[in-house]
Amino acid sequence: MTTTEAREKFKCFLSKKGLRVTNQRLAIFDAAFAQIEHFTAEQLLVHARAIDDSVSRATVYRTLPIMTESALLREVDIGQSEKFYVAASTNATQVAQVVCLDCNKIFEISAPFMEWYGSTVSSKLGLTPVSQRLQVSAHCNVLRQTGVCPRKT
Amino acid sequence: MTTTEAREKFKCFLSKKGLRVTNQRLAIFDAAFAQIEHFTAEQLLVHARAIDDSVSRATVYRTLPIMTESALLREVDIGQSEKFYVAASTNATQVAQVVCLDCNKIFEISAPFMEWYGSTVSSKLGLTPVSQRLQVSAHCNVLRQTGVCPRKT
DNA sequence: CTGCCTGCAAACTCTTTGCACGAAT
DNA sequence: ATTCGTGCAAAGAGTTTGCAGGCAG
Repeated sequence: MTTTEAREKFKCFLSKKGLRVTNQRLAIFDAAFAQIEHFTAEQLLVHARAIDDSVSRATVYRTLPIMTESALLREVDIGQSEKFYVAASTNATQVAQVVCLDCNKIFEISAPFMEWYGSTVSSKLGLTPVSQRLQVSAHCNVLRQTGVCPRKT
Repeated sequence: MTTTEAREKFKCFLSKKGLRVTNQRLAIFDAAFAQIEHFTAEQLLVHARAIDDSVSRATVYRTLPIMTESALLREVDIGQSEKFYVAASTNATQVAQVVCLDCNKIFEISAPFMEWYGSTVSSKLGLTPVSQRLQVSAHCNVLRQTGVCPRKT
């Protein structure tokens, strides 16, 4: 799915839900889909304001759940204080995260077996799985050996 | 490991680290190990105060990392606002959590393959895994069919 | 026009911290 | 006698919400 297609899908989603297509919501969408990496609400606010400086923090926080619900964004919680988000256009739904504790980068890796695991384990408990998440926290080998992280921005 | 053994281990850990064995820390330990299920800092405070009413919230928050570091407690972050903790006496280290979205109960299940997965995936990225977590969110079948969750406390 | 959306700022939740007193070693 | 530990309350971070005015449909 291209960004343009995603933008249409977003507008469509808003209309169907009886929500209004506002400049602020579109600015937030555009800012989100211009990000290369995972971003926080605060980072999104900065970028959205660069597009439309009337965007407020409150609207960012109010729009993030809408975009998550419409499956255009994925919420990634790595157990830090802040939540992260990514545009869902590029990745599959069944992904695991590898978080580098040195450079704080989040790598995403397809993990199709996760779904199988979720169903297997849940059914034993009489539950129906809704979502899975698998996260690995790790240290950077290169940093340990050379003192410099090659991925550090 | 029995609770009594764990208590000794805790005292021992404190001494070795040059930390003091105080009544408050012991009360917090006892409260933690009296819990059947996962608990929050706030719940622990209530129970610890029942043992020693001089225990303060601050001390609970200061003691939890110590108990986690000493491997007597495991921290379980299920992406909600509060963190949960469990006495580590009964479970293995490689566990996955299944969280019921209806009754909010946390089930823990041994998942030995997680470690293998972590190393495999990390080494491809030039990283050394530190920890893994696998979580499944699920809905209760019985609740959906009968309207009542059999596990609801 | 109607009512959802918005920005602002205050409120909220969970957790951390500075300080002076108190207790463990 | 020293220090470290403590309770208290305030601060802090991230997020949510009440309100009065604004703009989409």
